[in-house]
Amino acid sequence: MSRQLTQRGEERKAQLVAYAIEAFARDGYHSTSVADIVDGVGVGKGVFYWYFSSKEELFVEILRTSQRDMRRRQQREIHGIEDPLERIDLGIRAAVHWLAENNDLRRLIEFARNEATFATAIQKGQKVLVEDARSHLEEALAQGRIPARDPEALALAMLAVANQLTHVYIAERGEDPDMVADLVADFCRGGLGLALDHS
Amino acid sequence: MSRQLTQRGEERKAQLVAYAIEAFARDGYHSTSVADIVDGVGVGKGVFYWYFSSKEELFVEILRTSQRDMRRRQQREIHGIEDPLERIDLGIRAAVHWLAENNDLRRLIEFARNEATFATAIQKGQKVLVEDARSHLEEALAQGRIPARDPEALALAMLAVANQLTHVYIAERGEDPDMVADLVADFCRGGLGLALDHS
DNA sequence: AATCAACTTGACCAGACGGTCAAGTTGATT
DNA sequence: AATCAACTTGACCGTCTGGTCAAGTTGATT
Repeated sequence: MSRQLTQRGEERKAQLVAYAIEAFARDGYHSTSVADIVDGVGVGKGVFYWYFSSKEELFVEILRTSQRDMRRRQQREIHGIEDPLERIDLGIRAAVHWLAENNDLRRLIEFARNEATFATAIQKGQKVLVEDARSHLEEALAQGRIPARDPEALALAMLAVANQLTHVYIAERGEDPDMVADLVADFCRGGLGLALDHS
Repeated sequence: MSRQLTQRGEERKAQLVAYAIEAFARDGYHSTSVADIVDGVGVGKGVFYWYFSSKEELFVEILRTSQRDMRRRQQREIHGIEDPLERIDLGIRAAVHWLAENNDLRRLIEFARNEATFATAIQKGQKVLVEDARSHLEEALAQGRIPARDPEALALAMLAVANQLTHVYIAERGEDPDMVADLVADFCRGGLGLALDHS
């Protein structure tokens, strides 16, 4: 879309995005109509199409900014850390915490992964995360600290564990994010071929 | 639904299910209308509602039989194996192979996981798989062969790795299922706290 | 006060959807 | 040949959908 927005416009748009995220996560993308969204915000239907050219475009925008936000958090947490394995550990924890704090967005990303229309948008964002992890893994590999195995596969596996355990333990059961981060980090350390830390 | 079906009826129903699986996996559940399904099979719309009371019911039936089928395969593969860790290893491999051979069903299960309407049906089936894995893990734990950690979390993590790597490596890239099974089994063995087998 | 881009309204549209049903066909059983 | 449950047809229905648009409002700028 891309329009020249006043402050009022920016606020309205943010309002629509916020309500849409909530509704999509609660009722699902398909079950949430544009009418639902504008009714929820309390505006006319035309407002929606002033800010977005379609329901699909809105959703893609939500996905893009979400993935960007998660990566930003990960980068912030590992900034300045020398040890590649520590970067991975902190990256995993950052991911779990972001997923825990943004459960709505986690659901939307998970949904989008399995929808042909949005799969490519998701893959683009995921590729970035996997590349990040891959570079740390390769550094650790070069240092001879983990056994040689396809770094991409390892990165994907770690992402999957983080997603799944966050889903079940935090979203479904409301467990403590720190405890889940430990769980995920533990499993992944082992999966990478490192001895378990029993300290 | 549950009707008294003749052989002709059973065949027609199987025809509808087969086409629906294909269409759901290709175009998505929401984008596939009942009209699409009956057109694809080449019958009138009433036929669909003779065999199923709704589109939703058909989908749930597909999910149930899929999950049952996957478990059956797993049980068959590990039947008679004494060593709990070997049962886990073989169970992982059976899962990967089943997912690889039933890519359409893998997509549908993955989709259903994130849809409120079908999440409970999925959880019921997943619970069974997790219980199976949990019992093997507890046996290994009692034998002191793996470090003590929540067996359920371990089971969930293994399932997630199997799903994710199968998705990326087999469904997206067409890699060899045996190679992927190795990848998954390796990562999981490490995740369980076992040393890597470098033989 | 005039102007104009930004913003808002809500009736309206064409098409698709899940589901119904009265009517007709098939084929095994008696 | 008569019967009847199993099966099939496709027109039809009410509802909802994403999206349009002519008309009107707001508020900063000149």
